[in-house]
Amino acid sequence: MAKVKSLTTGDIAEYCDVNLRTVIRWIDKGSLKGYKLPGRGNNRVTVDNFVLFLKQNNMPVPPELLPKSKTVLIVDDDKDMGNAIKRVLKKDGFECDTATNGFLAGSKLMQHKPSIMTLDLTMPGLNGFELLKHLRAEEQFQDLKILVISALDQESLDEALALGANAALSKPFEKDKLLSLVNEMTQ
Amino acid sequence: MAKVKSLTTGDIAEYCDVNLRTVIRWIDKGSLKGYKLPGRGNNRVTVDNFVLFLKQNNMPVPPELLPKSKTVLIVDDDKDMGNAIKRVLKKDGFECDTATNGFLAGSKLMQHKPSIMTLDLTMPGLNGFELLKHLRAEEQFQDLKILVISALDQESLDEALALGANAALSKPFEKDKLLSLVNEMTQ
DNA sequence: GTAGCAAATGTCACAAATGTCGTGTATTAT
DNA sequence: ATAATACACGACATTTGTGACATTTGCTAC
Repeated sequence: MAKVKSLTTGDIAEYCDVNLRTVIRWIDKGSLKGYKLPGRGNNRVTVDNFVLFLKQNNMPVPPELLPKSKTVLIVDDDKDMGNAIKRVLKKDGFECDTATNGFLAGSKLMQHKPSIMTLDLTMPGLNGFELLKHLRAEEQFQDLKILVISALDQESLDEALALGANAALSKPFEKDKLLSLVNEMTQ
Repeated sequence: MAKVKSLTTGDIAEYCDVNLRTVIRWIDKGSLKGYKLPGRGNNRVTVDNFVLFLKQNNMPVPPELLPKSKTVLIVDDDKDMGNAIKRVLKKDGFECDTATNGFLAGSKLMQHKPSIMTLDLTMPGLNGFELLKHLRAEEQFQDLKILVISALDQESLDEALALGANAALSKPFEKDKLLSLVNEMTQ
């Protein structure tokens, strides 16, 4: 049972501490999106849909269902800067992945589904503010924690925060500050 | 694992997150159409039949199984140009997706796994040559057909071809030429 | 407070579907 | 060739869907 892609009504009943019969009613009514197996119509619900359902109803989400990976995607066109960030985070046990341009950022984000992303606001051909806006508009990235790391002024950092960044750090940064911010995001 | 034409019960069990025994029962009962190998009657199911089965039961279809032969990702920072290409291809029955920057290109490439990509060589912050080199170095993109569409000179187009592009088209292009090149790639 | 009421949820029993296990055999990898 | 893996199948265990009915919950009015 290492990787769980879908849940049965029984699983959900247990997670929600609710009767199995009730889970079936939720699904039938459409408030919880699921699908039926061909046999007798046994229900299955994808983990994603279940988590979505929990959030929509302000119900607690079991931590094991969240992509709890300690993977960080470091987006910075400056390789040295990226490696510096990587070195700090790796020492603290984070799995790190770096992207030096928009294409790599996009593909690695989709492929590895990291839970945290550090983002340089100013990269050639990739406007960090636009990217923030885009990510925050997409359902699938609502849980992605974004730490903006930029040499821009405080005003720009504030704007990034307003656009949905979870935290902002000015360059150059202190290692400890970086670590504490990233660690905060894992919770 | 580049091309999958048929699936075993084990494959399907994994896709559906269901027990292998159950898959065999589905096949025996006829709700999932399959055929048996001569040996001991091991089951095989064509991808088409499996996808059909999934759709009939409103079950999620893994994107990599969808007949993606006619999906095109159009990468061009010029929106008008992208739409022009899209219009031509759509009229010919292609499913089109556009990306105007590197990030979108990367994420859409990973998400939709198109079989064909048109690529503008000169985009701000995204070097088309570098991208070609990168894609051709990755196992998962060996089957991706890449059509370079660029206003650069013939020498540059040749260089792109040398780097792994399947075809190159100079801007401005003739519709018919575009169509014939893309159609060639679907085979 | 509580009485009343409607909606949601829980309980129960049974049949059907799915999961588990072990064994033997084909298929694949070395 | 041989070893390792994947598969089919039977028998049995467990889970699940359903309907009917009981109980709880949330709310309103008194």
